[in-house]
Amino acid sequence: MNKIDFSHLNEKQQEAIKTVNGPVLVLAGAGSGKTSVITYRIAYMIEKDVSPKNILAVTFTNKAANEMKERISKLIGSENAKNITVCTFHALGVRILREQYQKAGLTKNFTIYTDSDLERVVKDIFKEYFNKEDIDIKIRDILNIISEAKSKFISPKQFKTIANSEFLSVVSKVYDYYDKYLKIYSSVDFDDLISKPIEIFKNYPEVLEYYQNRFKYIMVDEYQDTNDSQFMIIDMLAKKYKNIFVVGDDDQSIYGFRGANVDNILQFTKQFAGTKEIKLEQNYRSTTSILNAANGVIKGNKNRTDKSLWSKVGVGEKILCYLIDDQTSEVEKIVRKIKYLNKEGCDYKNIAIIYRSNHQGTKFEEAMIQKEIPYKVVGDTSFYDRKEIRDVLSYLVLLINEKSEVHLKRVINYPARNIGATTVEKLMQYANQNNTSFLEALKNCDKVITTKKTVESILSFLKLIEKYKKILNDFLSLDNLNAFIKEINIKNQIIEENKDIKSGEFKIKNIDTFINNMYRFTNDKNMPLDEYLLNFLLEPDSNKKEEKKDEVTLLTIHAAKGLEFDYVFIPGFNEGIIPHERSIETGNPKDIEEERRLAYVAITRAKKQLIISMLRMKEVYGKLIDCEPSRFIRDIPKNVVEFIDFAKGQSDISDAEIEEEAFAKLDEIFGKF
DNA sequence: CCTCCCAAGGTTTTT
DNA sequence: CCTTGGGAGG
Repeated sequence: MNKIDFSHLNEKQQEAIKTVNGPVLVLAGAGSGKTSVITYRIAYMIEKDVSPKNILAVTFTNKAANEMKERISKLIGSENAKNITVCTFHALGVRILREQYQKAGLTKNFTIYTDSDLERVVKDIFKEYFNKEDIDIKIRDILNIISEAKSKFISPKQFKTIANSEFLSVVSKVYDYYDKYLKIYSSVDFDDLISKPIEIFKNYPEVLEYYQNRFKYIMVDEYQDTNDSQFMIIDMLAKKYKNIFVVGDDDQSIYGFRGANVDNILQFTKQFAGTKEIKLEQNYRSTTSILNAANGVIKGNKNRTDKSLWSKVGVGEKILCYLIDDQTSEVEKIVRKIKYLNKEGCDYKNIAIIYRSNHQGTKFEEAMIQKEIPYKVVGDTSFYDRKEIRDVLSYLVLLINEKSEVHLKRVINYPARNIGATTVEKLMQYANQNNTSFLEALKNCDKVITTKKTVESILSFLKLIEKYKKILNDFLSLDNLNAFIKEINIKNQIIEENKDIKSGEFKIKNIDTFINNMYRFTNDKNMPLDEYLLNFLLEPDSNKKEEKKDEVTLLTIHAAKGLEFDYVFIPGFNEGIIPHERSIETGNPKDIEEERRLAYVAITRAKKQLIISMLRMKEVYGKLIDCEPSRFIRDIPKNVVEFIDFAKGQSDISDAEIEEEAFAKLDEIFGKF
């Protein structure tokens, strides 16, 4: 391996890279080159003879993990790189549980339940144990509370003692059933992926020590977004050698809704004695105009450590701010600008549209297809949320973990095979009375079900699963997969359902795409079915091919964190969108602070130019309603912005006269600006 | 047990 | 707007 050249990095960065032992906290502002610091630090450690196997680098998103792996490979070669553990917290949890499943009371083939699965579970619990009309409660709220409790290590038992309202005592009961439910079916939720390993570490010190010795050098990216249990697992692992290196920026903490605790980064020096603290304040990414806008916005937050980002990149272009009538017009203007930028020599891959919520993306997607602009949507799982995909997926999960009740129930009578709701109800009762699983009840169905035909249907269903369980675990070939799809008869069912041929064909095509992607993915990595499914449930996006194409990127602010683009569009910069309606509603200033950080993250993604657009009307459930510009626009210094008024529908870009009008209009809206 | 039809409710953000 | 789920009829 060639000696690594660090000379292009600044003094602070080099200091961070070369401090290999002991706790290190790097407070890294947006665009200050923190990813470079992490990757170069790993290269440096390897140069200093640290074994790649002893390095663990934890990131927040799979995209970040993959990108980091790639950058490390480039630096030190793939041979060394492949022995380094670079993954998300959840993927780390899966890895540990795959190795230690018995100690967590799981079977080897445990299943991860995703959100929609868990909603189903809670719905079922309600049906089973509560009177429907009893309480008007949103399933989502319950799941959020349970998840919060889990991330704080509150067991169902403990929860019961602190449940001090009628609502919470209902939640407490649900939590109790929920917990038992997942256990019986050898399933885990996302929180379990962190908390179960912690439990194992607590109960089996020798296991903890094994992992401590394995991961002697730990690095955590985006540390400001860790929650309590994530802190705990890192803390345990780092206890022995104390080689813990964390990087983060409190201004970019945007996962509060998921229990992220900014104190983890703010208190790091106190939690780890002798911490070396390094601040990176030079920004290498954005123009001064963009930085001024970002600084202006983030200054509105009271609760933050004071930082001053600076850059040598130059003043650059002014920020464009479009005033636009509605979303249809917004999409049109932005797409037009993108075409223009491309004509002027900007590659599509250097352009991104970054929005607050996923649904904002769909309109852009349609326009991109229509105008034939290549694009990709990051983190959009809607394909995998499609019914036909989830159905096929359920069948596949059953081949691994046939106990998994949600999946079993989902497909036991789809396509219809004479096992209706009443039958399922009876079997459930049997399972409950005998304190056994739904699967066991199915096996013993002749004890409960009197209709001979139904019993036969159930038994032949079980046989089908058993048959392909053998075949596909044994040899995961495309032919075998297709044979399975054929035998479950799902395609014919879809054709039946969709007599208007078009959408039926579309659904069948989706299934084929899914199966083909899956086959290619497993085949490429030589991956067995069970591993693939865990992977998939953790990261549906990995199923897509990750090709570097010249495409415009569409993504949410959350997904955009850590990324950068020459030209960034932020559509819908309005009250109710960002800050989001839900965050305004609560009346909690903390929620607005998080929205402000989101705006900050979005703005700081831009390198050369930022284009913000504000709507006068937005669409809600198909209806147009008035909407105001985001409060955050006031905090962007006026001298770095050029307003362009499209609100009359006729105007064109960069017309001084219209710009004047735009200012006038904004004055009107804000009173004084 | 299956199927069709209408009403209601739903949108943050992610692993 | 569009998906889901409950209820009635076959």
